[in-house]
Amino acid sequence: MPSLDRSVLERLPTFRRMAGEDIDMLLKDAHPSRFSKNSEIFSQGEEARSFFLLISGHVRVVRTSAQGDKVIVRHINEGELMGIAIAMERAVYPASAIAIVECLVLNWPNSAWPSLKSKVPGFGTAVYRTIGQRFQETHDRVLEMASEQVEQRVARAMLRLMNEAGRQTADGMEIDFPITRQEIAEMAGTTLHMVSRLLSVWKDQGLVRGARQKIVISNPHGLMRVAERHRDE
Amino acid sequence: MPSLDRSVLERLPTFRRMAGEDIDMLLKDAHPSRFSKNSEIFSQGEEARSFFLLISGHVRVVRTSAQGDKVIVRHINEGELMGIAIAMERAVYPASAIAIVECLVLNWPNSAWPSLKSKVPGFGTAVYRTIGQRFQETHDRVLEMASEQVEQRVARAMLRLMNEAGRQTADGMEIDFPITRQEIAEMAGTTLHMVSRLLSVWKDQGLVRGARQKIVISNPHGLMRVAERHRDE
DNA sequence: CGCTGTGTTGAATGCCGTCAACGTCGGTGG
DNA sequence: CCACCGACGTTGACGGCATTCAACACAGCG
Repeated sequence: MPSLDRSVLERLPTFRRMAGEDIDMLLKDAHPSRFSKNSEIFSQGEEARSFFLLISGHVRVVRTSAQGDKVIVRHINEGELMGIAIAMERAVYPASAIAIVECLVLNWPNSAWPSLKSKVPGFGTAVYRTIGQRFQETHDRVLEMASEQVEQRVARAMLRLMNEAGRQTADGMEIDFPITRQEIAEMAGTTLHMVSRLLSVWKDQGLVRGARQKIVISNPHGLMRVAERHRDE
Repeated sequence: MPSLDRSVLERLPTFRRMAGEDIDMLLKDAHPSRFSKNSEIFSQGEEARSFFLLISGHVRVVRTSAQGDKVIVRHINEGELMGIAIAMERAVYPASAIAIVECLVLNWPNSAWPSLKSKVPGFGTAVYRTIGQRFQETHDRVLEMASEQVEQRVARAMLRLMNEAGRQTADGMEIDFPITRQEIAEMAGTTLHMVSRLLSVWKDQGLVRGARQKIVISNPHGLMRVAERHRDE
């Protein structure tokens, strides 16, 4: 007996093309759980026992180095997969996942993966497509970190946030969850000081509006021009 | 009739655990090809039609941005897979692959992938394990670029080279293929000037020996200590 | 023997990280 | 309710590291 109605999954792009009975089969092995704000869904280095689908809320994925430096790898949004280490034969989670707000999560034990993959081929394909997209994004980020200035990197981080979790409001695109300057810095590989300075400049130019733990991009196109501005222009 | 003997694959770690008949099945769909030094095996943005296994030689994988900036994503060594876009449902190659020296390559048409995956499960697993390892390495690199100084990044790039293509000689570990300062800079996200300066310093300290397009690491442990040295030590 | 690609080194510029001080918001407890 | 405190945010000043600019050396090759 599925613990969630199939209609919950049918709305998500990942599952839109799947047959109803396939979705039921997925749900048979899954169970939902709730995570409170700031709680950890899985932890870097911990043995990977499950993989997850975020039903509602927002999740931050963080990778920490041996020296304690942190980067925010990505944000996970409603309908996206996370913790899919098993699909790449990895024994431990490569990063930590933290609920930014109250979250509802579906999780499958890793033991269900092989049979799901063979019985619901569309699911395996969706997982591998997700991996491919994220891999490419990660490579883009290496290139970005290697070749662009702080200003461009921060602008790109903001645009990424907008695409991931932008919500249209009267003032512009608002990021749908609370985020600090420090966290934007950890997305762009810089310090909160630089982020604060840049946001101040952009506010004066009418590109963004900010408040405590809140960002609104009032002129996305203008911000894109900043992001694309190269060193010698 | 296989165009290569199975013994060629049996020696490679990727295939060591596979049954002989499975290897024969793989070889049935593959055909070998030769690439001369500096020729392109596949090209960034080009429609992905095949995936590859490097039999002998060395390959450089390069990603170029819209602005023309380049990074060396990784080096491919004998026995490693490359161009496996199909496994992640990607239509085009995300980077270019260039033969550093004369290379012998096995290639499969993408059309062979679905049946290979289902008929030789060990092969699919090997591919996905490879993807997982590289994904993790790429994440490590993002973290490294975000948090470490140029000196540490160059030291790490050298150590990566050593692990990927080190050959023990009387003087130390020698990188097995020609590589310029410019290319090391593209691995570490800096300029050839910085690389040249650092190598000079390290040569004086007895850590490395260099020549034109050649690097020998005479004291790997010492170089590791440089790589691990943090900002405030 | 000139030319091109590669490598080295010095000097100057400037970006950006660090240090420091202060301001503000929100939650908590008296 | 209000005072307090900690987390978050802003801004200025300074200094150092890394890029840039520049000049030169050297090797390999046609």
